[in-house]
Amino acid sequence: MPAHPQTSTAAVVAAGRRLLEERGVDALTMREVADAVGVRAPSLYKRVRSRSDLFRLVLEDVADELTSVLDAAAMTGDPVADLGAMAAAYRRFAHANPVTYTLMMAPQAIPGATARSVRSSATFLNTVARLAGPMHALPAARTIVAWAHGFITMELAGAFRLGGDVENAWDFGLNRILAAIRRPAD
Amino acid sequence: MPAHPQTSTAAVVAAGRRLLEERGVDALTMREVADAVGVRAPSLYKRVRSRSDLFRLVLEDVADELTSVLDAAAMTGDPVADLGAMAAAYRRFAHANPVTYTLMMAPQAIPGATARSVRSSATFLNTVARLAGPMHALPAARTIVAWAHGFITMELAGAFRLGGDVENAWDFGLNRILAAIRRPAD
DNA sequence: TGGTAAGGCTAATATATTTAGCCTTCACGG
DNA sequence: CCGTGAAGGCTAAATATATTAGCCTTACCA
Repeated sequence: MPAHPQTSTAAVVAAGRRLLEERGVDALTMREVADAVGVRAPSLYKRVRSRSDLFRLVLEDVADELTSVLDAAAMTGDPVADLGAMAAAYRRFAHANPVTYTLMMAPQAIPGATARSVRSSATFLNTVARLAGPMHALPAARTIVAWAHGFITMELAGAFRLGGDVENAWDFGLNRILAAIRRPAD
Repeated sequence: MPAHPQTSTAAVVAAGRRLLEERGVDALTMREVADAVGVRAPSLYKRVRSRSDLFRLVLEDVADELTSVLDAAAMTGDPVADLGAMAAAYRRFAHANPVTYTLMMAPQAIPGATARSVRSSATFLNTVARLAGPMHALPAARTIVAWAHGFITMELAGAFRLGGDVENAWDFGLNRILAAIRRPAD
């Protein structure tokens, strides 16, 4: 009955991403994805090599979107303001995509996707360099990213259980770290 | 033929942990675990409720060990030295158990295991309080843990690809953050 | 108008987890 | 002694999944 396309790789990836985010990693079965795009499971193999390949494509999609979000966040030219905005955008993205964000940053996931979102953000490194000086730009950038990623991961994991104000902890950490990273004398 | 025990829950968990760490998450099958402890797969259900229950038990085991390691690391009484030692011990543990460490900290994993390792470390919070003052102890502790966890995760994920000295970035981050967290006036 | 390739489909294969139900051994009370 | 019951194995079977094989239809194009 079917002639040419009834779906597309992009639709398959989008369905997989939605499924992953809304119903978790175990719900990403070929059967569910196929249902979502309106074909039978074996037909998906005309679009993706395998389930793990679909996984990879979904996470790359997420990484690409994160990169865009970050690149669009630095606007003012003031390094402290811009880094704050990028960190906030980063956190907002993770909150909007908790499952896929976490998976994207996990080791087994994609060799490359983690680095991808960061590496491609030359904007970020430049902004850090303006704050920390070129000598310390790389370790300073690593400090900020590590903190932000760690904070968000723990937050999403529900690891902050001792009460207190999590927003306050975010602001505290961001302010202290940016201050600590500023180059001593200029 | 068999009468009483041929294995034990502890042995099953230990085998699962070894398998997970050495061969990755896909290798943790009931069949492999059963082979490792010398029984057939269905017999494992006399020990654990399900595969995901075994998963949970393995990660709890890892979390408990991490807690012990951290509690043992603070020795000198000087908060900066002690926090540095705890951070180093934390990182060393993660390097020795990369797969299970990462899984333990992942959201879907165990509601509780993430918090567990941190919450049970009252030692850590006390040490931070001595450095940051009681007002800021909680956000300061969250800043340190977030940074350390984020750094280690990215490091294990191979996210630090822009060259540079990763050891140097660790020392840089630790020193700057500890300095930034110290209470302004005392 | 007929060949061809894209893109569906069903059927079959292989591997997982998990449940059902059986069988043997041991400890222990009569 | 012996018989009984529970612990803890086992095999067989049910269910779910990814994946492969091979077929069939449609649209395009020479």
